[in-house]
Amino acid sequence: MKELHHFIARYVPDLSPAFEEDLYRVFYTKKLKKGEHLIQAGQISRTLYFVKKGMLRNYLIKNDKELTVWFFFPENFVTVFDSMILQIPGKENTIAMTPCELYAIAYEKLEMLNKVSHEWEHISRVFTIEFALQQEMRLYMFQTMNAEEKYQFLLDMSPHIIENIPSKYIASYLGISRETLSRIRGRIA
Amino acid sequence: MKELHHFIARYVPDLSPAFEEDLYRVFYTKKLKKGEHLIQAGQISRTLYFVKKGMLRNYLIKNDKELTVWFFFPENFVTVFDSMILQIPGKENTIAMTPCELYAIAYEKLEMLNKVSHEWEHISRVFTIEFALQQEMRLYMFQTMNAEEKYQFLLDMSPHIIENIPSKYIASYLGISRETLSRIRGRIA
DNA sequence: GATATTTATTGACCCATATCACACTTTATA
DNA sequence: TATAAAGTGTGATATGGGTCAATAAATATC
Repeated sequence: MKELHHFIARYVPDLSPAFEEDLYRVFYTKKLKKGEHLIQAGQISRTLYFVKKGMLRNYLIKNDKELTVWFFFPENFVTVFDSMILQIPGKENTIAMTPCELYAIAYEKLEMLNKVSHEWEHISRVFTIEFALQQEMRLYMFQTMNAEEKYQFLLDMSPHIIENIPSKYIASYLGISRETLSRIRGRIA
Repeated sequence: MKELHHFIARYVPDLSPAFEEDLYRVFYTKKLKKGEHLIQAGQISRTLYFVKKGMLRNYLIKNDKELTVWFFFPENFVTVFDSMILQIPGKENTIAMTPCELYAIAYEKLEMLNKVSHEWEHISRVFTIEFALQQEMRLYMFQTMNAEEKYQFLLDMSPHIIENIPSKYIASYLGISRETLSRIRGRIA
């Protein structure tokens, strides 16, 4: 779990030894093959994951088409947020785009730790804030930009997505068609 | 501050007497006239507000046009999230659509309370989660729906917006033109 | 390394929604 | 209560980006 510990320490310095012990105790390891689903639409997400190795993708189905909602890389937390928080069936699917190694914690256990430990609750708040900031930025993109601006924005903010992900997924992540993305790329390059 | 106290108690039961005392001590009252700005683009948001009375609107300017980002009603918290959290200049403006009465707390003070009190930190996390859920839902709307579906979604989820807000602001909140909204309304009614 | 499968590119065409223009209606203000 | 200002509705026209179709390129599989 040392990757996870180091990652959290970057956001919250001075982690206590007790926290570190909890971390090693409550997280467990999970592996996925390429193409395997971690979460399916309709299920209730009962687990929070952290990516040690690999790449994953969240998508939902609308009119028989896949719409990509998010990509996950090493050092990202993975979950279907509303499903986990509200314990309701989720609309999103999570699929491994490459072989993956994850750390996992049961949501119930996490909430128990948040209840008894101010330190855990603080850390949970910090990463909820991070999630909210990401959502806000993506929303800003959708509300204010046209196809080309969205692509430029992604290029500026998240070049690792452009470099590592097949363009059909990038297009659906940006809310544009594969063809339009291809034309934009032709125009820009 | 009893409105605020009651509101929080609906999310977090068993608030301590100490919390209630803090609440009365750290929040202060602020009034706004109709049309007055609470926050301007370019400023750093240093305050979190809670609406006791009135209606407000967050908007940003893109190509000389106002894009409405959010509406605030009684019992809503008001801020420009990224600006307050990161203490960076914000892109959004907040304007009073009616005369308003707000409760206010300095962000710095709130963070101090979060640091010393697990109870405050828990409450902060709960409302950060609420914010994130709202952003996620709005993002879902933008990514998956056409103009008419967005209007129906708003009608279902937030009828109070449709009933109380001039339609030009509703249109820009939905990311469609005034004319398109008008035609949708004609079609549906 | 050959062949099948998936993914990306390019052109032609189309449509949902924007824009423009103007009339009408409601709301503010002197 | 008159007059200005702001907001809404409706038709005509324009357009960004979608869809369809065929080809080319890349990747996987045997």
